[in-house]
Amino acid sequence: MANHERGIETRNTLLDTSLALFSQNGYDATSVAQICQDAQVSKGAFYHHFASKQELFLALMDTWLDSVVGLFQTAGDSAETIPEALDQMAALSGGLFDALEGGFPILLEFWTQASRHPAVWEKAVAPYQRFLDYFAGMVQAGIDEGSFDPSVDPVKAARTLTSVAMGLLLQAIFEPDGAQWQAVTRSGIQLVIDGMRSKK
Amino acid sequence: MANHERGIETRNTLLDTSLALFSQNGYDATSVAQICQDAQVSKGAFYHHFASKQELFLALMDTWLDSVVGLFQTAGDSAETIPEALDQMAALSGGLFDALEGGFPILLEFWTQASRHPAVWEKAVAPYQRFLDYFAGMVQAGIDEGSFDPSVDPVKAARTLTSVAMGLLLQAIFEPDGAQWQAVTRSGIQLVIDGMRSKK
DNA sequence: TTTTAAATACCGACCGGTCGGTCTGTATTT
DNA sequence: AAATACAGACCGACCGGTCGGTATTTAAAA
Repeated sequence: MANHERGIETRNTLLDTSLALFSQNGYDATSVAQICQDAQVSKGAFYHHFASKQELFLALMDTWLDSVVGLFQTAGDSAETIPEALDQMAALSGGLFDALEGGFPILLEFWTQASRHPAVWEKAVAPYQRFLDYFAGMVQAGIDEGSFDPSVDPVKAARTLTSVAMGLLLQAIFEPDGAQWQAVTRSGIQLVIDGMRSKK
Repeated sequence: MANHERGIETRNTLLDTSLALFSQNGYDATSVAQICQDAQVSKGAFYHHFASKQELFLALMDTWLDSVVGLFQTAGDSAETIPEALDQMAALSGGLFDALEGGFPILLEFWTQASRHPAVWEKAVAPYQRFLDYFAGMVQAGIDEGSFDPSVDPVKAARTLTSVAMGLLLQAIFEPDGAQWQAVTRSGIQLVIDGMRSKK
């Protein structure tokens, strides 16, 4: 195997291992030594690939956010109306619970780190803002097509939509087996959709 | 001043100081030495009042949860219908943003700690479960009084209601000045309420 | 009322251990 | 020979927690 490929593999192993450890124990409680041990990699290798623990975290965030954004990319394509498209996305967002099995608590870690470290924060705002804008656009489109009531504020509605998703995510982290999260998510979003429906 | 009172004052100083520090830097990143320094208290005093750093955190959680539950205690009393009562609670929940000024990021800390340490988790489930049950009861009452559609699942709706509140709280921590959180919360809850309304 | 012993509140030097990060070297590839 | 990819001993800073000692209060005994 080429030297270069070997390096990439080591890097990915480090990324995978640290994702698992950060999810389980949190950023601070996870030591670099622990990551190296679990990944069967020396400390020298670690610092060859990442300048610091922080930087590894940032890289982890990058790849994770990309994968989540990618999952949403194709959602709602086949829907004919906006409410239908939103429902499809809710169903998919529920699917996230399965797809990213065990990789969810890391979201909490991203959040806390972002709320405290500007460098992390800046990496997180962009995709978050994109989501918000995207949803606001969908709500506006729903109003335009007559599905939603004109009195609905698209920006506030977008906040509410993301809140439901995030709030349920949080509850799911807290109580992994507390409910059928996929079904609850879908019905929750449905409730908000119904709340926006045209009151003719 | 009596010795006893002096002790209580020291304890409270420790509690206040650690609340601020945990909120700002997180549990792990806050050292006992730092807490003591900020509180102008010796380490001996610290360990006289608390058996460990963990125990201080638990005590902090106790008082914080009590104060939040207390804030909600009297909400929705003067309302005549369930939707009105819910709206009043939403307005009040929005007021939390002001009332617990700066003391919100600690919620994130409670959440992460709870998701990882059983001792913390158990302290948090009870009030959380109480909230959930309370809301489910309100939704059921709303159905009974004819305000809400019978097809609404009270338990799922309660999850959704709390999700909106929690999700917006999370967003508010992330972007303190990102929106008029009180207004957004109220309109968000209103959207869900409208979604539950009787479809006669 | 005075004496005194126990209890409470506090002090801060100190301890074993862990942490993130460095540095010197070696093996392999280019 | 230069660059890449690793190996792991090592370092100083710092961490949570301990411990022997002191000052003040309290309450019972004399």
